[in-house]
Amino acid sequence: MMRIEWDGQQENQLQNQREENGNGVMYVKVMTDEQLETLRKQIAVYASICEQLVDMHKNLTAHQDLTGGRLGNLYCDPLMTSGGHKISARQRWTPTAVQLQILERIFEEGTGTPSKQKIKEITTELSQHGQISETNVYNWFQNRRARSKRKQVVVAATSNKNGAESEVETEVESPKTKPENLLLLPQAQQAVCFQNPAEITSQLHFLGGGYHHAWQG
Amino acid sequence: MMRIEWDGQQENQLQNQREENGNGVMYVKVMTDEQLETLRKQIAVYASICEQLVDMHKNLTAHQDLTGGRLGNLYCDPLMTSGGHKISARQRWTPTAVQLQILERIFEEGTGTPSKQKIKEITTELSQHGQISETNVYNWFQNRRARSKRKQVVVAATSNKNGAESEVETEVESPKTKPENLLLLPQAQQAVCFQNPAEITSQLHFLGGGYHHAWQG
DNA sequence: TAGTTATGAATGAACG
DNA sequence: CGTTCATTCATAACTA
Repeated sequence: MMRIEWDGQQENQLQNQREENGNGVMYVKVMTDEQLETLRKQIAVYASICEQLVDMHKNLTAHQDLTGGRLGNLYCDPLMTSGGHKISARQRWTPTAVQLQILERIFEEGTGTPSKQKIKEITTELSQHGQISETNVYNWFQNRRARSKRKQVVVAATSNKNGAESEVETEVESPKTKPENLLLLPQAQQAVCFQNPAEITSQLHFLGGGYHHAWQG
Repeated sequence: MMRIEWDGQQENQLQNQREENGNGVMYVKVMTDEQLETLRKQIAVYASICEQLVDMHKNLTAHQDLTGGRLGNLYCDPLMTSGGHKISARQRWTPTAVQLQILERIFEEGTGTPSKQKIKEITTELSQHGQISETNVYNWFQNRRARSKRKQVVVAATSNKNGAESEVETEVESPKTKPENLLLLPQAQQAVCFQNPAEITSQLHFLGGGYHHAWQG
């Protein structure tokens, strides 16, 4: 097993907390916001460095390249400021059944894109049924509209589908591209020993998976 | 100093601790020693990768080839398939980390909308780091400005009820954070306090993401 | 518990 | 410029 030794004592900085989980007792570490913040910064720095290096590397080594090398759009963590606490524990909003129902209803009324004011109202109403923000509402409508439209296209395109599926989602109206995510690798969360750019790229993908921009709170 | 060795691979799954707070559910993360260890490994891997990249870079710094090997984003010429069938492989530009950094830096200097001339210069500079066009630069600034104009924060529960509150993302921004001097990173051995709440969990390919909402209320 | 699908969110580009 | 669209990424939810 890989093992790491640190000469630091962060270990001691973490609080041990006793937890009962039904199956017994277990001790877990709880971190302070400050600690979390530090960690995040550290990681962000590493990620950036890696990205830069890879980039540099790519520029140096010619480019017989990977047309689809999606490598990432990595972005430094914004390092949220303020000592306050913010440990958000939310990954992403998930509408409750009620909220969804309401949203769908509104959507069907076809009033197009809700105005800002409208969104505010909707948000207010939905907040009665669970956590939600205006942004969530906005995004929801954006996605709903976009996907509803796309669906039609797909339906139209899927008139003949038989033996060959490599043809499935061809043009129709969007001469668009065939996904060429050649490098869409499975997260490579393991060894780190590569000999060539390609491998690094892969690793980096895992490293810099996120690209959340952010600056602005 | 930090030392790394390994022979296996990790897996990190933090325990989700579900908490109901009236308005919804929230997941809180707590860590076990094992998980902590995993995190350390992750970071160690990061460090290791950086080292390797640096080495590699040293070995390649021989021939500067700045042809901008940014691949995936450039418009692949419409390729002609066997039958003369044209498949446009258009793909939108995706700034590389380096480009982003530069752009952000310039943006921060607050010189407002770059003049045409300025854009040309920027484009030239950025082209050293990958495929890019003046239009890309222009759009980027347009979007950046528009989106930063946000003010968000209003969020959800306008009048939340019952003790449960909207956990907004209030964070405000700091006009200038983010490690830019990326190349002088803190040493890997420097203590790092672990873990970010939930985000990192999922992003464990991390880059701890800060959240960001582009939409302005 | 791994693979798939549905969908929230991020963002380059385009529109009026 | 402010908004909106289109596309893609990441992940919650689902399924085998």
